[in-house]
Amino acid sequence: MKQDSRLSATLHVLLHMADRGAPMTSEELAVCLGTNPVVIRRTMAGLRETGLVRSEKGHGGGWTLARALDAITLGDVHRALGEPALIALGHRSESPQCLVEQAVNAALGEAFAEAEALLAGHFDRVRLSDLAADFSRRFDERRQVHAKHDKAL
Amino acid sequence: MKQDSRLSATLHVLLHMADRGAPMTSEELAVCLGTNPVVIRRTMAGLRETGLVRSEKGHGGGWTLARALDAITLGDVHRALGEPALIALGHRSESPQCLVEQAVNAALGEAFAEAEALLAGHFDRVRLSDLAADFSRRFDERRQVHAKHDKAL
DNA sequence: TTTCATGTAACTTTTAATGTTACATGATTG
DNA sequence: CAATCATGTAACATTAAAAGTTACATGAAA
Repeated sequence: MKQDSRLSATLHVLLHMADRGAPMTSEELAVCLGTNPVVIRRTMAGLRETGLVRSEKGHGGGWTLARALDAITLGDVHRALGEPALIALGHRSESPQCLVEQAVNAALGEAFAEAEALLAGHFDRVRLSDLAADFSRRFDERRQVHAKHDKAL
Repeated sequence: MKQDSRLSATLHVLLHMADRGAPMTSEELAVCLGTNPVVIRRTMAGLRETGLVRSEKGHGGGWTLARALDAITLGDVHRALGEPALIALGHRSESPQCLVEQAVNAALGEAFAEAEALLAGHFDRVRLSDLAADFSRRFDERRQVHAKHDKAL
């Protein structure tokens, strides 16, 4: 199953934008992700419509966050991406004649809905500011390791 | 995102096999699913190795359940299929250098693991006999509707 | 007016599931 | 034993969605 990494990529990009504080071009963001600028524009287009980011053309232009990090949840981003499916498994047919398949769909559908609700709920509770805080923690941790290393020399 | 319907298809097939009570050929099972016999053989090969089904060649041959319906969970079937991914979303890179991406992976990974555990747990608690019971309920329901209809004529 | 950046259409590539064809192997039946 | 039936499997083709690419239009700033 080919996995959809748009949410992951978008979160990555949004955090870099917040970290920068100034507009970032699609080109710069594409380098962050190791991808193509057009992929960035395509992905960000949905976020702009939802009011999560803004774009500016011309010199000094690029992408900026339209809201504070603590005003954007993972759920907001997921919805802005068009709510791609969370569960990798599916039914063979949505409204089957066969009673056996109906029973299978009912059992699986219930399980899928449960997991999807859990995940969606989690997404709605986590804010980009939470990720940014975790990033800062990792950053400080690395700095301490480096300081220790420098001292040892 | 293209969804994986092998679990759904396999459950469907296993219930039909149980319902029949005699060996069913790949051809017959393929008709149930509206697919190709080779797809059936390919899918069932894994289940045979795990001891969920048996296959017999030649006249009167075909596929049979190797265990009772209440001795097979959805989890057993999922594992026999090679444990395909349950979550449709993924990371861009598994062990990124970038601290931002590490923070993203950590946050998403936790959410994914939670949902996956919930789904896997659900699968381990549901048996094929539960689905068969639901099928029987649907079957009786339909019979009653038909009886009522016949009476009305 | 040149340069930089987004906006977007159209296309190719990639990947995994799914479907198909062809043929070998083994079991049953007459 | 030979014909038939069924699985076993390799080697393809097809499909669908993400991802990547190319080309060019649009608009803003220097």
